[in-house]
Amino acid sequence: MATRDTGTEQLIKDTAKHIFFSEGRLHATTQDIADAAGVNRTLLNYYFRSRDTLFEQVVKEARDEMSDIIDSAFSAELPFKEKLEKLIAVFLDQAMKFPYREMYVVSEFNRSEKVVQDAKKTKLKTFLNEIKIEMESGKIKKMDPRQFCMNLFALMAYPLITSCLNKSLYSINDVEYLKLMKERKQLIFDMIYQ
Amino acid sequence: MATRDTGTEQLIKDTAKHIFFSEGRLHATTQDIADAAGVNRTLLNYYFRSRDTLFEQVVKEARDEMSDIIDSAFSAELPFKEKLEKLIAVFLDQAMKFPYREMYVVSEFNRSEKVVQDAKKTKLKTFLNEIKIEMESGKIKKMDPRQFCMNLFALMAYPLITSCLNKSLYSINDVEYLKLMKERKQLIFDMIYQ
DNA sequence: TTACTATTTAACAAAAGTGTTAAACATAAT
DNA sequence: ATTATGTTTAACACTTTTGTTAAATAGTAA
Repeated sequence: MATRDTGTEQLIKDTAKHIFFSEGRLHATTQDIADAAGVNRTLLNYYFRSRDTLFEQVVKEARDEMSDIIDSAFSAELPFKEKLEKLIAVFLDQAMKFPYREMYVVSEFNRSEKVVQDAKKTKLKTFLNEIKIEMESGKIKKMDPRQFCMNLFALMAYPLITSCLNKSLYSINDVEYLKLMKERKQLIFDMIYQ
Repeated sequence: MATRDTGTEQLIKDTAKHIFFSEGRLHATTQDIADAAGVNRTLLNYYFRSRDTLFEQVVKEARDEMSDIIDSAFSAELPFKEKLEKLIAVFLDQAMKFPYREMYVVSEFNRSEKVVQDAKKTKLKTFLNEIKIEMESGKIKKMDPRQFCMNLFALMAYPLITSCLNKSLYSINDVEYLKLMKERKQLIFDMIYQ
């Protein structure tokens, strides 16, 4: 049977993503999502059969989106320095849009005993090798390349995960916080690359 | 009425903390906690009246414990360098024990619109000032002291939050990961202090 | 117009989790 | 030995959330 695409299925997913990944409301119910999308709750079951299915789809897509971003930066045909700058810029832009997305993916990863695909690992290894080379040429402080990678992602992701707390701690508003986060693109690069 | 202390109330709290903060099982039910503690579920209601009460107590204690650790490092009568080393050592030790605790506190902070006490803010400001002085004396790369602080906590907390993912990504076991985390004490210090 | 698809409504069933109660049992303190 | 407290058991009520169904309505395409 031919199905008309009214975009509602996508709307539901996008709304769920927004609630989960932008607002960080991890415990939102199907009713919450339906309300936010402006549709009837029954429609969620109509399109996704169950909450779990919707949830899985959304998390899988989130994981893929993040994966794509990182992979495309990892595999870019660029000198290491530019590659690094690109990665930071793209990752931070995404993380500003969906500050809780990574946390979500990570916590789902914990629950489900998922394994990272070999293809990803290979790409990561290539990146780790490039880091090693850069270290040998003195462009990066010498250390375990894995530590370098952890540092990089820590510096990028953490301040966005904790944005709410930080805003309160430093008594700053959204606009100012956004400014701080934008400044971090250069700052992170300067911290890890000489 | 005189009450005998059998330690069971504490056992329940400790078990809850372990499940939440060490295992990262954010959605554990009262039954899960009772089972893990080896007691009857009814006892949770007996001691804490409701799940929420238990939950609040545990999160409040977690927040206080973290607060104490950070405050005691912030307020230590030590030169800045040693203060920093102490903070890193103590924070990482704690974070290794309870890798998800901070995440929990942060996500509860998001939900509850909690405000940071002024006393905390004052201590933080003092620390930020010390950072500024250290920057002026050239011991720390010049930047917004708040950025420095965010960097510091990012480098400390993030790799533990993502330990499960990292272990899979880098194909390493618990022992090796622990070794990496211990190495980070020196590594973080070296990254942010010259 | 007809037919088909999308969406809503309402009502209900089923499941999961939580809170309560009363009775029984265990055990340490007096 | 008695008493008070800690703990278990079982049963049940309540709430929240989810999943299902059938019928009604709206809208679009043929």
